[in-house]
Amino acid sequence: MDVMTLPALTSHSLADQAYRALRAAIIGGDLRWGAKITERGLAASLGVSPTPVREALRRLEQEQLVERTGPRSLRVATVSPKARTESGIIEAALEGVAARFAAEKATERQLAELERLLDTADEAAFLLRADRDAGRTLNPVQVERIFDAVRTFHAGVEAAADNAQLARALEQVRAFSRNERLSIASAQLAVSSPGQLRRYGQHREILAAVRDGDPERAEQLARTHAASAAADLAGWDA
Amino acid sequence: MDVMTLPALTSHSLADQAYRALRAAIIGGDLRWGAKITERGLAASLGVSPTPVREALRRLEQEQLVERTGPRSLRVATVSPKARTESGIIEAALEGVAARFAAEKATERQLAELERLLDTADEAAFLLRADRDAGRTLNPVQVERIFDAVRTFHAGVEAAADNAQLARALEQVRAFSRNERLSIASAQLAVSSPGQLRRYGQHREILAAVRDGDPERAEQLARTHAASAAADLAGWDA
DNA sequence: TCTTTCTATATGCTATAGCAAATGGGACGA
DNA sequence: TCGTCCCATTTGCTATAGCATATAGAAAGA
Repeated sequence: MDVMTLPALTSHSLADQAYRALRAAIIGGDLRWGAKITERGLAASLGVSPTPVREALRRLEQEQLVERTGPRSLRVATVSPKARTESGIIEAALEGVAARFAAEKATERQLAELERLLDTADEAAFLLRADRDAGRTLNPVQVERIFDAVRTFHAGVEAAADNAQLARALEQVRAFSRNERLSIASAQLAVSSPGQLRRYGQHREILAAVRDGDPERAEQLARTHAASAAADLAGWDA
Repeated sequence: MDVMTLPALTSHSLADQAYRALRAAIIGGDLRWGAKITERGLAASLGVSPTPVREALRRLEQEQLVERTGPRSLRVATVSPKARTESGIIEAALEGVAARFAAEKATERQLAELERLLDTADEAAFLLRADRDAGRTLNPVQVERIFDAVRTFHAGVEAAADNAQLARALEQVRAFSRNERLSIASAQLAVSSPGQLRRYGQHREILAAVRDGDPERAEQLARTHAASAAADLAGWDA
């Protein structure tokens, strides 16, 4: 038998589903930081027995998305400013490494895709600037569009780096240092804050370095870029 | 009540014990790569029911120390050369970050401890060199001593960096890219291979940069140092 | 000798029951 | 009003049973 499509090894066990659901709920903000959780309570909410929920909680605990307050009590992890700063440092370093290897290994097709994404983002940014200059409220569709394009750009750089372990490490650290709420807020500010605007422009510079095959410069730019974004985020919750 | 000592929150649940035992067995080589494992089998070996073992296996699976070969079968993860190389890249980058922050934040006491460790290692290295020059077999006690000192040195740099997330990320990636067997072999070669000898000398350079408070240089040296070691390890299993 | 088919067994997954211990609120006392 | 003690309830942890399905080896055929 020849392999035509990947076997889709997605285990659909209840434990897996519970894990994904809880993780998404925590990162997405539906389960707020510090919220008390119980195995039986979550099991009832999800409509399953406590066993698979327990398994999911263990995995989340390993990711530090769930923490213990005592021997018999759990809660959604609270992220201290210090922890957020620490994660930001790591994230920046890893993004730098991703850009470095993207510069070494990116294919022409990948480069074209990255360029297309930035064009899309620029287009949305242009429309948003028009909104702002005319005193209109920002079009949420375009806000979402620019946000998605930028996020996909970063994902594309990681993909071009072709390092599965790196992608995995980045996903871990991101889940911890960021949540969707903050990211969306960040995107909404992207067209107004001068600092954010400058940072937005850096995407083009990173891509240029990647395209030129200049790993040193690509790493330097991407790392500074990510560190700056992380520093801003860190300043938001005093 | 005032806090005198930390409460020692070490949960002694069977699931935790099973996790630690299995993790140590995998990293230490007692459970070899690719070995088939079953919940019931391990449970019998450990003398507990399958439930806590299952929990441990899930956590190990999350760390990629255990992998699935099919919907109903597990084995100790096999580490491909590619994965090892990828992890080595990440490890090097993170060790560089650790050295950078150590250079920024290390206390005098920490610097003295790092120096003491390198003195200890040098002492052992001197004795081993004497063994070699005299044609004697290397004294295993001194081999162990130099190995421990170097390992503790790296741990000390991480501690000086004072970044819990970084330490955690490093532990993850190390468990994946390295095992004790290889490390010990590496230490045994430390006094004979020219490349290893040169690398051994880099510890002093890293410490000097840290002591001088030169983050840029410290990061550069530590990263190169770790990358070189990882590259050697990667070449050992064709 | 190699491939395929089939079936008995083994295995992972889920639910449930029960235990020992922590938790939290209320009663009592200062 | 505040702090301490106490007990009923809750909660995490473990063991066990059973189910559906994957697995591996034997048997049959090429």
